[in-house]
Amino acid sequence: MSRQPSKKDLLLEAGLDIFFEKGFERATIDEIVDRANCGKGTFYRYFQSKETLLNKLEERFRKAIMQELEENCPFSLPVEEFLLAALKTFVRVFKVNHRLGLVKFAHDQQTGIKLSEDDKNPAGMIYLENYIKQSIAEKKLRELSVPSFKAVLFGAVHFFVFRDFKLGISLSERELKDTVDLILNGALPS
Amino acid sequence: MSRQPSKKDLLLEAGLDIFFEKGFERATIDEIVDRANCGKGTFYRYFQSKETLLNKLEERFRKAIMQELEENCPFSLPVEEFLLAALKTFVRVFKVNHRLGLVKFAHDQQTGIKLSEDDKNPAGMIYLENYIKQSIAEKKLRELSVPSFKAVLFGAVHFFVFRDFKLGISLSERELKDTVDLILNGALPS
Amino acid sequence: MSRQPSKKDLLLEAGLDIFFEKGFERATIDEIVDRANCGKGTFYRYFQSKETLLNKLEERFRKAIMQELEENCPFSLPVEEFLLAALKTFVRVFKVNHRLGLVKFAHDQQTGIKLSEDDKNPAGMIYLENYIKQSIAEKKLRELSVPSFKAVLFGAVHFFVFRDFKLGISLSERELKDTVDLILNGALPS
Amino acid sequence: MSRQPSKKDLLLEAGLDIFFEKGFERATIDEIVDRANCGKGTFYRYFQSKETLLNKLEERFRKAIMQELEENCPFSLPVEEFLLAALKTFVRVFKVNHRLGLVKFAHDQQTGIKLSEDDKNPAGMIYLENYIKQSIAEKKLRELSVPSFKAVLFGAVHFFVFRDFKLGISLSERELKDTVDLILNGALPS
DNA sequence: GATGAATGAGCATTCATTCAT
DNA sequence: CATGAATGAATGCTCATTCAT
Repeated sequence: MSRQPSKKDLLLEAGLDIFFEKGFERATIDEIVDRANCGKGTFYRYFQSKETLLNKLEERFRKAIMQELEENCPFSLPVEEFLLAALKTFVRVFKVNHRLGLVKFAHDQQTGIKLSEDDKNPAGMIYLENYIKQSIAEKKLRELSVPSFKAVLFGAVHFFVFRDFKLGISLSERELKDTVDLILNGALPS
Repeated sequence: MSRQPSKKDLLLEAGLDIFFEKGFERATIDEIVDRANCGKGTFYRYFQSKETLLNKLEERFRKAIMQELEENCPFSLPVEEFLLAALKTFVRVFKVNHRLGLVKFAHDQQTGIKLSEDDKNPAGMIYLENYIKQSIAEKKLRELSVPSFKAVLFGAVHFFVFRDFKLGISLSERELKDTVDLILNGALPS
Repeated sequence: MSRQPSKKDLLLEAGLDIFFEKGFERATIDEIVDRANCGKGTFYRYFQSKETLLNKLEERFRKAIMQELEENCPFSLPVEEFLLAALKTFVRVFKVNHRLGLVKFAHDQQTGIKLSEDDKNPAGMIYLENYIKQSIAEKKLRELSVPSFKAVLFGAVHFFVFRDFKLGISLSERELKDTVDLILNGALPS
Repeated sequence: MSRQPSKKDLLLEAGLDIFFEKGFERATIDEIVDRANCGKGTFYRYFQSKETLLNKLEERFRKAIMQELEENCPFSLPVEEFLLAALKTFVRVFKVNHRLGLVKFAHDQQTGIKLSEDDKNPAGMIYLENYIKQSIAEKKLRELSVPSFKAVLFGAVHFFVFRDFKLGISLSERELKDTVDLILNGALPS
């Protein structure tokens, strides 16, 4: 009953793998089609260019992260639980997909691509921003400048994702808890 | 009295510029030597390869950041002042040098270069870690897992540097203060 | 009552159009089948290869020109009228079909295809040659070498066809008359 | 003492050969550089693209033909001698260079390149046109429309060049004389 | 030291043709 | 009959690197 993956999907997967392993520039179409077990012509049947493949991958990523956030982090949760869930979700999704995120990031870097509105509000950032604003309005969070909240939250996520990726050290429950504790209650001894 | 910059220095500067503008892969030796106003042979007199140039640039960056930290963030400062100074210093140095940092980061990505010990402890990270450990020992900071501190601090730095770079929004004094306030005193209303 | 053109005819027409617009090499099967509104498989049902299509087109052209000549230029006409009619017919037929002629010419060029007997005696050339020989025998034309006659006659045709095609200037009645006058009576003042 | 031909010249010659043998589209850079005994990079050092090489070749051709005409066909010659010399010169130069002319012609065809002013007045055409106009003014030629003169003259040239190229039949002295005789005195028996 | 001509491996992309449905 | 997904050989072009002057 289970369909075989279409050539297009195989190419998408292979592209992600290879892009991640070697970066966009160093990834070759030859290698991608080899891994996807298809001919080079097939690649160009589905994607106009190497860049197109990257963009399609990004689209998928955007959708995935929003879906996860909505499922796991309802605004209705108490602050602490929301942050725990949000950090966890971001770290998990990014961990699964960071490969793409990093590839895209590096590529934008290199091509000097101008940011689209989508890029200015990277997947999930808006969701988090809305939560922060609402929570401040409801006095659940202190009235500090919003970017400060985003900085520590997103920053922490990236730190852990990056550490995982570069050093192979996963985020532990302890660290997750401590980080949320630190953000909510501060670093100073009470 | 002031010497003309040596060919080597011109190449180093040109390399940084072009690497940043187009990324490592897309930067061409031709463009670098053009901008440095010298012949292609000269490039290879001073640098074994394109990669060598990148590495030399990185070395310079490492030294710069350590020097800045030692000058501006003595451990003797009170916690709040230390954090303000540290965030400021990191943001400033990275802002000036992030170009290189980003290039290096993207390049490592692409080449799958294994992390050296230096990379595992990126410039300044160790300095900050030592401060945190010492401060915890002195009861100036709460006894939370060290990575949590590093995550919010480094994370915030990267968030602001990145925002500056991508969106052209500088870190304001207000945001800096709020961020340190948030980290020290927590996000929850007292 | 009028049948829809068959797929084969649609392909023939589409091929002529595209060959003419972009040349044989640059014409793609994809574009041809698109214009003919049919699938790529259908193309190969009717034509063994791209080259086959070109050859079929050429055959059609050969037949067209002979038919026109026989209809419009009976040997029985007086010399002047024959030449007027012949020049006119050639220019007209070539103008309508030169597209093909030029494509074929260019293609032969490129493939270094050896001339078939047909090519050595291009459509109509033989017809004209026979007329010249007969007219010389009948003393209606001076006894000069036959190629000289063919050169000025065919040459003039090509000049005008080419001018029409390249510069969009049509052959005027005046020019046609003058050309025949020049060929028959010479360029020198009497 | 004789200089070796420069790589650039070798490429120019090789390009002409291969373009001629196989046409522009079918000529490959690989083959050109092989024949010129140099690396592919060298090709691109001297020519931006395959098309550039073709254009450079054309430039050379233009210059060659004008120089030959000026040397061999002074306006001061008597009409008959001028025409003999002009036909001869054109046929010779084209014969030597027709390869290029044909290649260029076919290529323009295929790319639908718009005619530049140069193309509208192909090498030598203007020279001949000026001669005709002046001779008509001086009553040395009949007052017929100029294109008629150009048609028979240029047409004859192309006929003979083409015949030589396609069938390997050279223009004989007899044919040359007869052609000029025909053009000057007409085809009709006196 | 300094130069830049020469090189060729490497890569993205195209397109005629096949064949299973 | 008709289709169009799949293929891969072929090709233009790039660019890091070498080396003779």
